[in-house]
Amino acid sequence: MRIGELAEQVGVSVETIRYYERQGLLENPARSESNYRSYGGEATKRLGFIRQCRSLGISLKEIQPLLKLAEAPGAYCGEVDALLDEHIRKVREQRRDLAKLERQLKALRVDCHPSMQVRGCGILQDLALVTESESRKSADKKVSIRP
Amino acid sequence: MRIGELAEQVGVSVETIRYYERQGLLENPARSESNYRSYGGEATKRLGFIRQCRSLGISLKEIQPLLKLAEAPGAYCGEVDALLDEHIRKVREQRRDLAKLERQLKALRVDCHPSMQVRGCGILQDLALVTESESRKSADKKVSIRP
DNA sequence: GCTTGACCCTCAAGTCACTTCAGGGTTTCT
DNA sequence: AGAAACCCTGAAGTGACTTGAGGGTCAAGC
Repeated sequence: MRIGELAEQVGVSVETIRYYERQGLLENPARSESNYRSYGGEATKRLGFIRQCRSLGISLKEIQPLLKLAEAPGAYCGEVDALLDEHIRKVREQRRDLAKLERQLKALRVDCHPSMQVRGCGILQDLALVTESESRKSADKKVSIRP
Repeated sequence: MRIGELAEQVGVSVETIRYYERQGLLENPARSESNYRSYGGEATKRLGFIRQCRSLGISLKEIQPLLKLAEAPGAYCGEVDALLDEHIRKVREQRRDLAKLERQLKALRVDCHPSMQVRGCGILQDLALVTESESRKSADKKVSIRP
């Protein structure tokens, strides 16, 4: 199987496969006479595993040891649990943050003045810029300015 | 005000300020004789605005025109609305994705075999690696179990 | 007067997970 | 035989910063 076929099977770009190889997540495959990469069924599984992990938001760095573990059937798999727990914690946190963010954005959204001019735009005011008159009184500290 | 003070006021690193300057989001500040950046109160506001936007997940590229808009009191602010609407849409989508992700991760998490060995680990099996041929072949390999 | 340490400066490179580009060679179809 | 579709390598680009190297400046304390 050549790289393009593998890519299509797993639903990933050719460049991504080569990238994973460079990163040491996929073994260097056999090569054809014309130096084309040549893969067996193993590669599909390994790449599928990686993609599955990535779709769960697991980083490449975290996938590395998972792959090792997955290939050592007698090993202790508590590490997998731990990694997942930590990951679930992170995802939960992200979700909380995003929920808060959505509330903030929605609160902003209703906040535009009917004039539809920046002058009266509550959004921009809430975002805390729009100089009212405070910049006028900017007491001039004399600092020598470089050319 | 020197860069360190500004950084502390706004709660951002000195490097980040210099980065924003390079990106053209902050104007080149005045310089002291010894070439130190010297900021007035304006900078605090502008930087605060940027940080507020960033905390809402708005990209630097999107902040650029917002800043321009915020400084042109007579302009039409419908663009701000549009940007926010689009952003809210994105955030909602991200939240849906993350919720799904959390369900998947939790489903995985309960799935480890009582032996706590990779051999029987449902998680890794669900992640779809552990080839049968491999498992059989290496069934006799004694793999040390982590404490 | 001299050292120490906390600041400040610039420029360059590193991070993550890819993607894109430049400049080729090979295979397959017509 | 020529074109399209595939493959190769190596390098650079993305975003939003962070880190590092290699310096200069300034106030306080000895």
